[in-house]
Amino acid sequence: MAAKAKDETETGGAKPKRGLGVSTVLETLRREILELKLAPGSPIDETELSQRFKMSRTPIREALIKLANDGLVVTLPNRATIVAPLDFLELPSFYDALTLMYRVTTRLAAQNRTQDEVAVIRDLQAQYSDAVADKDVYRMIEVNRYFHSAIAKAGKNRYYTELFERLLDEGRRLLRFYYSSFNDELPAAYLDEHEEMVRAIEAGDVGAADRIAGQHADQIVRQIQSYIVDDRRLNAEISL
Amino acid sequence: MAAKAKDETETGGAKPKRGLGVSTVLETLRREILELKLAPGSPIDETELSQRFKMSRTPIREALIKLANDGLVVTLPNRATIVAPLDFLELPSFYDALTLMYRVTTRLAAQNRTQDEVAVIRDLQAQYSDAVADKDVYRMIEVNRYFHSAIAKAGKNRYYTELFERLLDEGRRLLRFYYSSFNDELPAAYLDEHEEMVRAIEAGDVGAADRIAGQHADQIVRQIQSYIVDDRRLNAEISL
DNA sequence: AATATATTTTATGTCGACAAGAAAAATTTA
DNA sequence: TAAATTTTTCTTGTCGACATAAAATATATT
Repeated sequence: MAAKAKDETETGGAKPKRGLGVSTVLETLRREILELKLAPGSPIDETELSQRFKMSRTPIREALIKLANDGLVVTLPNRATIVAPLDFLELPSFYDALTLMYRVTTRLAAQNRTQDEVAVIRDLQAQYSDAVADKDVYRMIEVNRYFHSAIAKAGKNRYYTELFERLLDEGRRLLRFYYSSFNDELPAAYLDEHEEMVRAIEAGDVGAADRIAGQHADQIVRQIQSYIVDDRRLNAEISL
Repeated sequence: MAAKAKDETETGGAKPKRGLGVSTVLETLRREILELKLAPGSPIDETELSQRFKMSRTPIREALIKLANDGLVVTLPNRATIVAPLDFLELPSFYDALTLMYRVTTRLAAQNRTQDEVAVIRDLQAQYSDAVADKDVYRMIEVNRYFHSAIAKAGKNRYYTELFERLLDEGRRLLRFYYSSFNDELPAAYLDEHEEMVRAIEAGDVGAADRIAGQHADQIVRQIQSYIVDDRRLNAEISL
């Protein structure tokens, strides 16, 4: 069964006002899926959620449809909705798209950024730096996502931003899932690359932004791959 | 108000079986939006649709949520849902993303295509050729979308395919909307480019596929732009 | 008459209940 | 005992109704 996360606090709060019901459920479930509190592949019971959030199944259902559109859950018709599995056969496609979106969004950011946007990006970079100092890997993974998301927003192409955020979220789940023995060297490398990236964006140096983004993407892809290679969980996929 | 399309036939048909209700509404509305039977910006009334499709508002609502996720409608909280407007301030972003997706999907198709997939693509190309011969512009616009969609599928990267299909649909609306006096020269150019494209894909020539796709994208972008430039409707956007 | 306020109306957001598939359990049959 | 079949249980898909926020209309006020 799915992890219950029954210690959450939405049971105590007052019923959300008209229109907030769906977004409450949506945000809570999104977070729990991304943080793997809900295991990939585990079934989601509408009735259970309805009790947990103290609202009827209608808003629950609408939230699940939106999650399905973000690729975070999969709806099996007339059967259960499940948390989207981490399909590692699709990893090559994922790497390819992620790398391209890293490059494109960072390029565009170097072209179109405003000073305010650079400030936001710098602030997130500082938060990332703190997380590295604290050796808080989960926080690093989370802040990393918002850092790159902010860069994409500065690029101002919503088609890229939306796809990129979806890919970043998928990457967040992968990193969390496969992360076990963390290698302390890589975070430092990320930190330097982030720094270079911000400088290129601020300077409006499109070529440099592209190049660094490409390197950065390769770095992350390698990291995910290295996690996967020496992760025993893969054996679970092999029928004996 | 919205175009009613009241001569459609779903009123006569029997009630769709369990689970088909949503997809019926979804497909019908998608087609009507893409074919501009529903004008961009026009409000969508759930109750009206509920009567028209002879089903309760619940499945109607679910269909609208899915359309919103495809960018075909926009939901204004606590107020109406409207058919997504054609925002021409976002056209540069659209051109950029469309061009990139043309290139990437065609490249991947040249890498990953199977013989069966080439056959499907060729068949669609033949249909396009027929539409050109018949000077049936609307059919050309429609078949063109499925032609490129088939190429993307042969590339086998669902992240690209999904974004590309969304962009192609947006392009379909733009072409329909701005199309007025059609220039008969361009369709022939498309036909030749399509032919070259299929050859490059079949031959597995990635470089050629990329180059031709880029040219083709530029061609289409120019076509949309030329429509817009000499379309008086633009004046409607200027406050006098 | 024009603006501001109160009232009515309309359409959305939510609800609880029923209907219909699918899975699980119980029963039958070989 | 094991497979096949029926019955039960459970969950989803759909429904009609109510609650509520926003728009439209009517009324009051300056």
